[in-house]
Amino acid sequence: MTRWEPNARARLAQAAMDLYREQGFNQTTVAEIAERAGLTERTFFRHYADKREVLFGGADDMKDALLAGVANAAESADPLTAAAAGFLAVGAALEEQRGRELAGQRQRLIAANAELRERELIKLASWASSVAETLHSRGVEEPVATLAAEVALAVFRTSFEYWTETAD
Amino acid sequence: MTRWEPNARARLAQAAMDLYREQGFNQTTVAEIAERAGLTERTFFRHYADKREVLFGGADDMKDALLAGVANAAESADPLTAAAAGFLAVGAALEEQRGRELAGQRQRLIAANAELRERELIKLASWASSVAETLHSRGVEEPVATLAAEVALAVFRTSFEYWTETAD
DNA sequence: GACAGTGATGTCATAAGCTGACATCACTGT
DNA sequence: ACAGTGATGTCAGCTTATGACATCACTGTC
Repeated sequence: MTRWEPNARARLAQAAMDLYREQGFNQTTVAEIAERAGLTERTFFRHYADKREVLFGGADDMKDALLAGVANAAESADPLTAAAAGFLAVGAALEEQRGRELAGQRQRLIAANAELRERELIKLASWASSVAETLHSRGVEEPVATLAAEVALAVFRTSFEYWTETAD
Repeated sequence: MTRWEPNARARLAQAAMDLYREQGFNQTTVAEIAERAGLTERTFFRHYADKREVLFGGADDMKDALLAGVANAAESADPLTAAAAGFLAVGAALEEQRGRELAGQRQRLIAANAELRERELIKLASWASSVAETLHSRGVEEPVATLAAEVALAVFRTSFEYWTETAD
């Protein structure tokens, strides 16, 4: 006998996503999520630093894809093109890992809640800052690196919004 | 006899700012702030929606200055120049209302705390979105309006960072 | 000049997010 | 066998935030 069901973290994420969609983010308590996942509230907080973070668990993978995309851009590419290559890689990873439908659900959840939007923004800001750093290591000087990263992010955001809005 | 000391809101803001600086944001409880201001915890939450908001009370004035700056830019100005005019107005308002020193203290507080940075970002994002809207009403079409607003914001942020870092 | 609002504040109770300390016990390697 | 490890449980507690109701100086009206 195994002492516990496996994949506690994934079960928590699934339960949270379902409940947030069923009742809304604010109306869902961590206790409910834990219960549906067959765990305790305390264990939820061992896997996710807070109630919001459960929706951003995959962000690290995306960041990896993003930076790899920038780093692997043709050496001849200008800064903006290199940054854009990173965000294109994110788009590909998104479509592959989550599918348009799931990404759309998640995005609608975030859009509907101010706290979640805050968290989203800080993740994106950290992306921009990492992209700028990667550009810098490609030889792009400041402030061009930061500006290229921010512009690419702005374009990505606009496109992504369109992409999710037309998902269903 | 007046029943209560006047300027409760300002007293709360002052007490909060002082305590955040003395002990850090996380180490300060709302009860402490209220006590120092000679009020109760409940009253704090009547004036400020949450513990963070007390640091962003003046943001509405800034937003007004920002949008006025965009709206009043020369009619012949291109989108980016108009957006930049808005952020220049913010800079002027900042210097005038708070002074470089106070703005610097506030900014260092925000930089030191993730929750505060989240709140800052969402305020700035709402600025960008309002600037885009104002540009739109000047006849600038999407996605140029949004992009101009985002770029101007990125430049502003970079400059502002430098400005506060050299404040003392 | 009494008197009925009004509005800022106080008081109390409670939900919910989060954290520290310690207990449990299947599993792992020796 | 047996000690150690690590994921989870249990419990106690702090803090943020909100709703419901009470208080009472002030304001205007008759």
